[in-house]
Amino acid sequence: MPELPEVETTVAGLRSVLDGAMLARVEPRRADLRFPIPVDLRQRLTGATVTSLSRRAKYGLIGTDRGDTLIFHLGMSGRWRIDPAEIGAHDHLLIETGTGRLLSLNDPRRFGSLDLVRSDAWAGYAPFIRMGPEPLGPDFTPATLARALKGKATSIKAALLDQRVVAGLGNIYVCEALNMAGIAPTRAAGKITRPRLALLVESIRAVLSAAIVAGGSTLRDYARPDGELGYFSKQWRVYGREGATCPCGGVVERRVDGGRSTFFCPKCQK
DNA sequence: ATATACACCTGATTGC
DNA sequence: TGCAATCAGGTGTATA
Repeated sequence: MPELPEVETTVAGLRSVLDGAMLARVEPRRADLRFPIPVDLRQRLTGATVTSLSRRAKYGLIGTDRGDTLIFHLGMSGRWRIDPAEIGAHDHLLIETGTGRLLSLNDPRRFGSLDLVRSDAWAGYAPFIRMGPEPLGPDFTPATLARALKGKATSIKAALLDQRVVAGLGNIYVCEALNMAGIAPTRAAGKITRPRLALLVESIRAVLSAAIVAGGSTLRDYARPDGELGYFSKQWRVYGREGATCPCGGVVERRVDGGRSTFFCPKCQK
């Protein structure tokens, strides 16, 4: 379930095990995920100590005292497992710490990625170069969003999924934020009034923050062998709820564009 | 520049 | 019960 909030809580879970830890064993179990895994990844990380864990958009960053940063993306199905009971076909990277903790990057569909960059140059990592602001950061405001959307004829839903406009939103949270803001997903991105953009900014912040809190409340589950997580799904207003009742009393509809489902309420989203 | 389709993969669910 | 079709949280590339 990896959009921004899931990566955020994943990094928080990793931090509890990895922060300050020495990487005693680093074992890639295949040569590629979506892209090739650096061939020198094992050699560069083994014996290093983790000095930082952070997130940019949907990417997690693990920095070491050797000046390297491991960057991971979870794709559609990726997750980290902590102290798994057994290792299976989809455990693609194993990391054992100096204190005997075991981490596994598990990703059945292999849409995720693993890469290694020099820490002083991580901002130049290709996926980050044209990326928009962090939605929970100070650079995401009605003014900056208005600028990013100016003149865009594309739908607001497509625009918010564009990581160059704002970084870290995916299908779920775009649907949720548009519902919260009362904006129809099909509305032309460049034609939304400033007050409504302000409400959209607040809605995006609110839904992401609530999801992070919900993820955070299950953090102890990271220590569970199976690594299952509950996350935010019980709080969805529209996503995955076709035919159900919107908080406004309307009925949630589903439409498909570009092969992806959009859930919305035609009564309160205009 | 932008819009759409498609590609990459496996697994869970749905429908017959 | 079995099996095929459909769907899933992402994003890079090709094609118009």
